[in-house]
Amino acid sequence: MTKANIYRTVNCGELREENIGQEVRVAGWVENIRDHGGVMFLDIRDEYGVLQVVVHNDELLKTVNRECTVTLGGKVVKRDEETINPKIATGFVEVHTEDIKVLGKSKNELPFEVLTSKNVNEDVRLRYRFLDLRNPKVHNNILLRSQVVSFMRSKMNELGFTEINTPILSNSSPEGARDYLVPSRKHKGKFYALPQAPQIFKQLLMVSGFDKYFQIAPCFRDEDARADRSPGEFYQLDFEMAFATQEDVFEVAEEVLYDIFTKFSNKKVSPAPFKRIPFAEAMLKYGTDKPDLRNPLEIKEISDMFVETDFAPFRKKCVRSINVPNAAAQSKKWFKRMEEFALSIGMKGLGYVKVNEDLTFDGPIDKFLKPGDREELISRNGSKAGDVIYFIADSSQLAPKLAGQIRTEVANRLDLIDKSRFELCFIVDFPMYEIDEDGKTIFTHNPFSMPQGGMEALLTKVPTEILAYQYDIVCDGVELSSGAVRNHDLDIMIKAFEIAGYSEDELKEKFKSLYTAFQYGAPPHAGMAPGVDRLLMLLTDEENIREVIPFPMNSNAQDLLLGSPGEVSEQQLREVHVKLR
RNA sequence: GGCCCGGUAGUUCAGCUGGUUAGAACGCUAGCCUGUCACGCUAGAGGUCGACGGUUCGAGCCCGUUCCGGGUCGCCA
Repeated sequence: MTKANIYRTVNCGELREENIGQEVRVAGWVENIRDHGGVMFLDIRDEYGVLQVVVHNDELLKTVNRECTVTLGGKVVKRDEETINPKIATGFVEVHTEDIKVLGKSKNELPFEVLTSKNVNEDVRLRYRFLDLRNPKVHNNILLRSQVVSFMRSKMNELGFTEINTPILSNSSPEGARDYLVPSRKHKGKFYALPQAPQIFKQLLMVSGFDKYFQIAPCFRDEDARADRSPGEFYQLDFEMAFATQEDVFEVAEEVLYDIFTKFSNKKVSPAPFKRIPFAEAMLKYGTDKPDLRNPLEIKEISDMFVETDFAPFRKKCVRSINVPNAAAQSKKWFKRMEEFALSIGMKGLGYVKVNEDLTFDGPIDKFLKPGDREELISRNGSKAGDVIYFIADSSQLAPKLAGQIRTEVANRLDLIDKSRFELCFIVDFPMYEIDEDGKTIFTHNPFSMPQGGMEALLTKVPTEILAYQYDIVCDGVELSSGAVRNHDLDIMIKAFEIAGYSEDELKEKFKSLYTAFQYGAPPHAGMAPGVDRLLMLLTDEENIREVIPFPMNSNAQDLLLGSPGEVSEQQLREVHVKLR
């Protein structure tokens, strides 16, 4: 309910038939003016809706143009049957006014039409973001964001979590993304850094005895943008639990995410427990560690069948197959387009066979198959007559990922993905270490994750075979979050870093705070941090993350409206001991 | 940093094989219109074709350089 004041007694969305006859005052933006000569219609918009206002005296509209703000007083009138507008909530009534006053003038030429701003070049939209945000389609994303954040907060409170703010001016972290640096005035030559995540602080909070922490935390990373990655800053629902296992964290995530997806979307949501898929299985079956489980296609391993083949591109390679049901009827052109796609992602070609009625094959790969191969392929892929089997062969590094891209592309082209549901899963058992191109053993993900099997695994296993209690949440091919059971045991941490080539002194120096804190009784702890922006993208079906951020930077990390990053004065630079060169 | 796509009116776009005065829609201005809701009709204004250089008798179009934007790879523990 609107509180009455000099500008308005009601808002633009609330008038209904029961208000007929009332004298009201409304305020808002002039969305449109329809001048019929003698009678004029104004659409007045505020956050709550649109209201039609009728004016009979054109003198009243001399200074009124589109997108100016006005206040007007008048009577609520029932619309004639044939003039009812069912498209708006206030469409049964209108306000007749003889008293309209401009509160905020607007230039008569707008940089774009508010109601269709989504079709406009993004840099123009961002330059006039305040206008863009008047568009209900854009506006509602931001309102939804507020509701989701508010729901998250109350849900986390309900589950016994304590919201704690951690510093924004912090210290540069030696691993991970590029930091945003802030020069110190009082300490010449030294810098603060904006946190890439509150990781260290939340672990310190665990050592401090806060049992369940959360924060809707801004995170800052100076890396290049993507459609689903905002440059600069983004928000995470960051949480951490003491004396907790991986499953304890999953239960919280399942409850919070399931409730958010069901409450704020009409789509069907996969119920808890979400599937747990080991990393290795995801890479094989889906060719990615962020699989879209709405895609019914599965990748199969068939390398062993082609060790001795005459077909050189398959011989001793990593070979994977994908069975595509009922695709044999696709046109020549369709297969050609798929091959073109394969070439565009760096494949040398894309082999396939069509499965005939008698379970013989047609297609370019058939002539390289040995007796028994056809039966074996049909059995491994679950193929039937009319299906197509695609072959993807490359190094063991590349083939799984290429197969994953083919899987996604085929499903998109054949429209096999059911867009009416959300499929959530946990990817678990990430490897602790991998070998980089120089042959060095490095941490795959988070150096603070607890290795599965603890100290014994570190002492006895080949590093690349050690798994970590490290996990991701994935929804429909979007990585929502990663998290881990943390390594709270200093001895295990020292050993884990040693394997990655760090001495204890280096560990002590790089992660001094945790190294010190863990000497005074750290609880086992675990957590994760689902991304708020990505969550909103999924809920709103937006393909660009900037659609769910009120004032996003463009992909070149600039705010064109405020002009940031901007220059600063010589004086300011001197004070922080910075010299440009 | 690499690759792909784009930049023409305020906005969204078209522009043929290089050829007369660069077009459309929406928006804007003026006029007409008493029931529209994407109102309608008539007329009009509005352009450094991103910039620079080149080829050519002639460039929005071809070539080179460069700037800007979007996507993507690298990057994002």
